[in-house]
Amino acid sequence: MSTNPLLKGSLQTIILKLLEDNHQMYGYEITQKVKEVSEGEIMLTEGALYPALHKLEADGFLETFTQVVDNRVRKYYRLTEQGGKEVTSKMNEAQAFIEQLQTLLNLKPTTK
Amino acid sequence: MSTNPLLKGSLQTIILKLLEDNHQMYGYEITQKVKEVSEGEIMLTEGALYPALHKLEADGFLETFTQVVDNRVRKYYRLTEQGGKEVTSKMNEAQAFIEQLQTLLNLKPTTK
DNA sequence: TTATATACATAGTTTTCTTATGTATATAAA
DNA sequence: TTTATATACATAAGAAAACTATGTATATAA
Repeated sequence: MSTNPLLKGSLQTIILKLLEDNHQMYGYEITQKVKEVSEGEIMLTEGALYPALHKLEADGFLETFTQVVDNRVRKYYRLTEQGGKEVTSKMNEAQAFIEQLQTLLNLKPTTK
Repeated sequence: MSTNPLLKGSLQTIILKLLEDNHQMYGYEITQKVKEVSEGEIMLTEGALYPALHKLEADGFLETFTQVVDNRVRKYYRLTEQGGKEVTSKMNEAQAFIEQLQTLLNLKPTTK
């Protein structure tokens, strides 16, 4: 099982990337998608997800609309224009982060 | 410049790995080594480093001894036996973490 | 004498995540 | 019928990790 600290600061990036690839998603759907893609290893709990979504919305990266399906309310999230730019930025950051970590942990052959 | 959250929870792993590769190091030396290996991108600040070292020592993964060089005290850290096992465990964790992140962010070709 | 480098350390604050809890509906199982 | 599980949202309390700021002290270069 993954040592939580839920992907160590990468949650926002994961959410933004999922929304870039899927155009619109609701919270519960995101938790299931993460579970599916990670083959059950990563359980995105509500206590982590919803505050993160609310923050991204407050920061202007996401916009929302609600829809009722089977008498249950779904709150859909979509990238704003600013959010679209943010995905690119965060993805570059993530790529750089992974490379730095691999270098520091000697998980990559030295380039020189 | 790297968006700090200092390698997002990987600081302990980095320290342990450096100590595995170098047998013994003192705090300041670790900051310089990280700076060097990351080509100046990662500045490990004292506020992050020293508490991390103290915690690793309290957890029984590191042992210390001091030495005076040029009238300045250096506090050297070395892996304990338990620390040696911890490095292996943390490295596996880091490898899994990187793979999960790459999968979730679509930074790797799909395996199926 | 002032700034920078070396070398340690802690305090206060913020961010992020965890666990726990709460509301509510639908459906499958006992 | 009642209970558990799944779907769907949300917040509150607490812990962990990192940041910024500050403090002590010596050596050296400007």
